[in-house]
Amino acid sequence: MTSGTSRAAVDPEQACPIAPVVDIVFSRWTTPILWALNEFGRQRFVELSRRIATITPKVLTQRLRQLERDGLVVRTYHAEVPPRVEYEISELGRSLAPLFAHLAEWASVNLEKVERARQDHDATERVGARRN
Amino acid sequence: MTSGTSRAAVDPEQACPIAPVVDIVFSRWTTPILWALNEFGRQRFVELSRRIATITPKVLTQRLRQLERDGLVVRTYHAEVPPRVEYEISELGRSLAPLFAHLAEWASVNLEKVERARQDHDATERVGARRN
DNA sequence: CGCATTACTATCCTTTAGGTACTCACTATA
DNA sequence: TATAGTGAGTACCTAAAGGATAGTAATGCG
Repeated sequence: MTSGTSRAAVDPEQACPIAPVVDIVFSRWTTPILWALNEFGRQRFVELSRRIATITPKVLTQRLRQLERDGLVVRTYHAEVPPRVEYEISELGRSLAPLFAHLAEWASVNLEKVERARQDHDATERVGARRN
Repeated sequence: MTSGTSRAAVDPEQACPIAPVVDIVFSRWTTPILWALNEFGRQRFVELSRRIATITPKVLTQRLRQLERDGLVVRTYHAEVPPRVEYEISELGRSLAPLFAHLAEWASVNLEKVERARQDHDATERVGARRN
């Protein structure tokens, strides 16, 4: 298994086949955005920002541009005054729904285990310090 | 669907039920680490860092501590000289395997669509600019 | 004695994210 | 005519996270 001195050094993309898709789908703020667009349908910029609430317009713009470029979101601009821009999830974006469901399923089963692990860890930290 | 003037403003955790699990499982470098531990079994710090190659020791330490705290990884310290520390994936960590497989499956089907979307986007960018 | 080994820290620098204010083009209102 | 308001962002600055490089401790080996 461990190959002794031979270093099988590869870049993260090679070392982990899912790394590229993680970059696309799970970079910061993308899941709340995709979720909102999938759940509540086509929405305007302000609607999205109100729904997600803690995202700033700068970052929302950045993420939407990225999602548009990756083909997960479709942006429609209406040249009115004031301007109206609508975002909706694409078919490609919708194809992530089962994956997200799977993730939600894992969370419903295991999230509390993570919580418990954290509490245990923090507790033994306080008591027994870390003897390295 | 859209509820007019009522703003349903909630924090991202509320707006997107999978946000907490994304923070745990898909924060930077965690997937390559978990993948390596799952594929190649118990490993020492240097083995991991050689396998992932582009990660720096500082960040690898940070992420491993986080994964240990979350109960996804188990750390074993042997007080020898030079020291020997081994990391292995926990049962909870292994429970992510089907999810990762699902992600790999999605990637094998859709990753090239994303690539194509990017190329199309960049091409029309160069030509037609963006009429906002 | 000096070098190698391992599992990290320490320090510095760059990139990314977050906060707040402002613009643009026009329309409705005073 | 002057003013305020609107939606979709930008501009600018600070804070946090990530990355690069070097160093540390304890000991065996040549």
